[in-house]
Amino acid sequence: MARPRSFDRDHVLHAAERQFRASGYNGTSVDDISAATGLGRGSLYGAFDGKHGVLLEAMAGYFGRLAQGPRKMLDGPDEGALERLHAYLLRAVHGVPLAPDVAPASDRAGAACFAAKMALEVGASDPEVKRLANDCFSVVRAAVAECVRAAQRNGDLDPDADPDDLAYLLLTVIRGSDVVGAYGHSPDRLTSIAESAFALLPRPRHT
Amino acid sequence: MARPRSFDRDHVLHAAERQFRASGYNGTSVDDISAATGLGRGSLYGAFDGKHGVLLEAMAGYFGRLAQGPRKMLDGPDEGALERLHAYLLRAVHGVPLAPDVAPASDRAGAACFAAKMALEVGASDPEVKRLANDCFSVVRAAVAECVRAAQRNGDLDPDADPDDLAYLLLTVIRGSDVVGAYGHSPDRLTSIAESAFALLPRPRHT
DNA sequence: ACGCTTCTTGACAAGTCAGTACAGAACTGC
DNA sequence: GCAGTTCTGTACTGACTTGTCAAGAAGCGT
Repeated sequence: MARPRSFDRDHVLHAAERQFRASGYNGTSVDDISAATGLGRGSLYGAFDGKHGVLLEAMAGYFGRLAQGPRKMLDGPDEGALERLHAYLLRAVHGVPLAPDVAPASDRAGAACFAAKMALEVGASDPEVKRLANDCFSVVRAAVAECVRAAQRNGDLDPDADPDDLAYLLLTVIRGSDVVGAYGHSPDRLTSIAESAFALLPRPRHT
Repeated sequence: MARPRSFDRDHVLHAAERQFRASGYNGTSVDDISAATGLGRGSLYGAFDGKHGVLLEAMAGYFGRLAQGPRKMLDGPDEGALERLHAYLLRAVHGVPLAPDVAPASDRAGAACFAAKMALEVGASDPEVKRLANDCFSVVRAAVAECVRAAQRNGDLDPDADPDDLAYLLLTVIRGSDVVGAYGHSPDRLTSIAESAFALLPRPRHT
């Protein structure tokens, strides 16, 4: 019937995401997006709905990828749940909350959670961004909480601890490492932060 | 000799900080700063050096205020160090890393650490902002580490734990609560995050 | 009271921004 | 091969941006 699109939508959104990450939302112009994606202005406005539309769709795409990561790494049998949580924590503080098969970003700053970055920059005045970011946080938190519960069932964590509280705390550590880690601290430091957090998780009291 | 300035420099910088907080760096125009501070364009360029200069000085002012808060709350005798740490944590996760005499901000989002916000938005391409933010983090971290050491000396924390590791971890929790707390979570949730973190601090093993 | 220096105000110019419109290209279906 | 539809690229517009400049106001010292 008509001419098909000559670009891959997801690929374009990913390129836009990188650009937003590097320069922030207000720091990137439509021309920047155009250059980063290779698309002309017209195509951008046709396929998405301008700059804001690109952001929302890029965040949605990020959410889609993000949602699978923790589940893949954390879901599973009760045995090994604590080890899975350990492995996930170590990855997540380095800004790689995705599945094990995606390579870590070369620079920690660029790897900071996209949702968190956008939420902090424009979330206060942009309810849609705020909501998308919250979705990102929730999906991670839910997966972590479930993994904590599994570890509790397996007797690896104190059953009296509130798994939701622990999940919130771990999520907070992960988000915090985006900020702390992005600027001035070595990967080793991030690793030791993750190890410290993990080591402090409440073990069952062996009576 | 000459006409003196008709405005209070610190007051202006504080107003600019609020504006930067609300709209981000790239999201606020010089006119916005002008409106927020009441200063005309010319005065802004005369007193500071344009928008970027205002940001740097506002961050420096923030640093100055920030640096005193943790010290005031955390420094002191070894007895009570753990309690001081507890009180500080509770305040800090609510975005009030300042001295006890400054009132908490009404909105958690606006209270997110100014340095962290700016660093995340423009730090990647702005070394000066990056450095200032790191200074802010360091001063808090050093005060926390010292307080941890005091608590260890007093026998309230496990002396085998690395105080610097703990300080990094706590700083990360505080920074993370800027992000987690700013969007969608209640103050109660933040309090419980702080309490969880505090409860997990390694107590001395009573043989 | 006067001159000097600095501050303040408003306006200005050059550049950039987002979004639109239009013309041409490309592909599908027949 | 042709018609129709959609995509693509570019040029354009109006608004907004930053930084500068010059003229007037305000205080200080004498």
